[in-house]
Amino acid sequence: MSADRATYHHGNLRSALIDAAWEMARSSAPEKVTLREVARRVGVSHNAAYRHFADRQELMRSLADRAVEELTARMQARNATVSDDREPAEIARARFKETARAYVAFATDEPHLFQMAFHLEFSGPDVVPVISERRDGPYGILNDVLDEMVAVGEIPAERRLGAEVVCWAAVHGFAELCTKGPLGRLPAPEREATLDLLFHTLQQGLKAPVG
Amino acid sequence: MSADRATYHHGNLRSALIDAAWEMARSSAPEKVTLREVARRVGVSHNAAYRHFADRQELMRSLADRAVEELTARMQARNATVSDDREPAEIARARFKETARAYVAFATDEPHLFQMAFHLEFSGPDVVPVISERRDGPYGILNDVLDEMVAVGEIPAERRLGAEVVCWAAVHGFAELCTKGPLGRLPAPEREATLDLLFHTLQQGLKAPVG
DNA sequence: CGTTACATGTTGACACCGTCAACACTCGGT
DNA sequence: ACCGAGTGTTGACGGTGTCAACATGTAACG
Repeated sequence: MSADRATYHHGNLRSALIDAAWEMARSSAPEKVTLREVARRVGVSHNAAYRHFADRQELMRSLADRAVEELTARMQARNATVSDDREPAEIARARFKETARAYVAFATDEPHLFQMAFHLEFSGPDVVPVISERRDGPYGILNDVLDEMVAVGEIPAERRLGAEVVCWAAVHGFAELCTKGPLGRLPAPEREATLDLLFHTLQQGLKAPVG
Repeated sequence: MSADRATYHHGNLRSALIDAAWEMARSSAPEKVTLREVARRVGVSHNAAYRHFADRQELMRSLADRAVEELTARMQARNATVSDDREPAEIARARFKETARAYVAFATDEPHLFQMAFHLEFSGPDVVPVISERRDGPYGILNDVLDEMVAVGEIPAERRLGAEVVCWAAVHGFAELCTKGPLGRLPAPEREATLDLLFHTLQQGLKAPVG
C-alpha cells in the first residue's frame, strides 16, 4: 500500500514496466536493469512484474525486441533522407552508406540499447534464423539496399549471395569496436573517416568477381 | 576451517583463484563467474579473494587480460603454420587468412572467453588506446600481416592507413555475429565459406585506389 | 443486486550475490 | 621469544531474482 496511484490495479502495468525498464536500459548496461528497481520506479511492489512476465529474462527480451525495432526505425529514417534526384547508382550508394551510418550512429548514441539488441540471451531465437530470408528488421533493410546495388549495376549479380553477411559483419564489427572495443575513444570525425574507408573497401570488394 | 588443505595459508591463492575463475569463465558467461563460487572451488572462504583483488572487477580484469593473451597465442600459432615455400604474395595472403580464421575460431570455440576479452568493463583502458601504435596483441599481429601484404604488393601503400581498423572490424564483426548474433546457428562449413567471401571482399577492396 | 471466480497486486520468505569490519592464525624479522 | 604484517575466516549488511501465500479489486453470472 505504498503506492501513490489511485486504484489498486494499475491499469496497464505491463507497458508501464517496459517503459520504465527502457529508460533504465538507455542509461545503464543491460545487466544493471533490475526487476526491483523497475518496479520501484513504476511505484509498484517487487513481484508485481511476475503477473506480466515469467521472469526477468522475459522483460529483457521485450527490451531487446524494442531495441531492434528502434534500430530499424532509425535506419529507415536515414534511408528516407536520401534524395532521389540523382543517377540511380549514386542513389544506391548513398542508401548503402546512410543506412550503415545510422547503424553505427545508433551504436554510439545509444550504446546500451545497441548492446541490448544483440544480447543473445535476450533476443529471441528468431532475430534472424540462420541466414534468414526475413526481410524485415535491420537485416531486411540491408538486403533491400544490396538488391538495389545489384539492380543499379554497382554489384554484379553473382556477388550478391552472402554479400549481406559480409556487409553486416563489417558494419556491425565497426559499431561494436566503437561501443565496447578499442575504438570507443575515437573522436567522431576520425570515426566517420574510417567508416568511409570501410564503405569504400566494401563497395570495391563487392565489385570484384569471385575467384 | 572447512578447508581441506594442509596449511592455514594457501601458498599462492591468487593464481589459484584466477585458474578456477578461468575454468568457470570458459563454460559460463562472464556475469555468471562469481566470487563466492570461485572461492568455493578453491576450497577457501568467500572473502579470501579480497586479500588478492580489490573487488570482483579486478579478478575479471585478470581474466580479460588472459583471454586476450590466449587469443593472441592462437593467432600466432596459426600464423606459424603457414609454410613459406611459396611465392611471397601467396604467403602474405595465407597469413592474412589464417590469423583471421584463428580469431573467428577462438570466438566460436570459446565464446565466453571471447566475450570476456572484449568486455569493456573488464579489459583495462589500455587494450588499444584509440588507434594505438601498439604492436603486441591481436592488433599487433594484424598490423604485421598487413605490413607484409603491402611489402608483397597485395595492398598499395597508400591504402595501408586505416586498413587495420577496416579488417579488424570486419573479422571481429563476423566473429561477434557467430558468437552472440544471428549467425550463431550457422553450420561450420557455411561459416567457413562466408568467411572466405569476407576475405575475398577485403582483399579486393583494399587493392582499389582510394577515391 | 449479490455472490463467486479470476486477474492482479502485496507481503514475506529464501538463497544467492558483493562487500565491509572484526577476528584468527602463521610466519618472518628482530 | 616476540611482535607485526600478511593472509584466511566469520558474520553481518543491503541488494538481487524467485516462490508461496495472501489481499484486493473486477467481472460474470445467478
